[in-house]
Amino acid sequence: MIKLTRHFYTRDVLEVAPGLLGKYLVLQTSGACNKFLITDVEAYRGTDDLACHASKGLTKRTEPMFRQGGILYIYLIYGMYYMLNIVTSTENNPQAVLIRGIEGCNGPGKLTKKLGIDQSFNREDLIDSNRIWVIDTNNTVSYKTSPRIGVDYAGDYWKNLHWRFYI
DNA sequence: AGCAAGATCGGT
DNA sequence: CCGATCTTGCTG
Repeated sequence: MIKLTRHFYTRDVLEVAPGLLGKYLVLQTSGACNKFLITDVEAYRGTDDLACHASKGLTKRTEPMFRQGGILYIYLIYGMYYMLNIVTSTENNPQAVLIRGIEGCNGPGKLTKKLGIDQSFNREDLIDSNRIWVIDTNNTVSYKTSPRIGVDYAGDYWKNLHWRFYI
């Protein structure tokens, strides 16, 4: 099983997000190497998407999303939970995939706690990193879609798009 | 400098 | 449904 390359991530988030389903997130921590099947993701796409943090423009927080795909965008929400996002597309085209679930663990806040992912992972490059990356599989998965979770504030149009993809 | 809200979660 | 908990971004 091969580590995903830059090309995988520099595509549009609506291709990358469902493409991550069935692949393995790999964590190398203190001697142990663990892999987790990705089962639930959401797409956040560009400055027009009112649910996407990039709709606020380029800020200190959202800056990682404006970079080339393949790096992580981590932020703290509700003062308690780190959210794990994978940046996609090309520079100055802010998009990201929120990892909502892995096999045996539902919820973006719960999974970062379980995996020990904190702010130090912000901007980590999945191609270069020696502690986190994603590997391809031969899995052919069928998936469902739904509106994104927790974005009612984004207005009727953006909150109702089926940009959540899950197994 | 102050404030309201948030890509959540677990307990009533 | 509600509180925990604190950073962010907007307003003044």
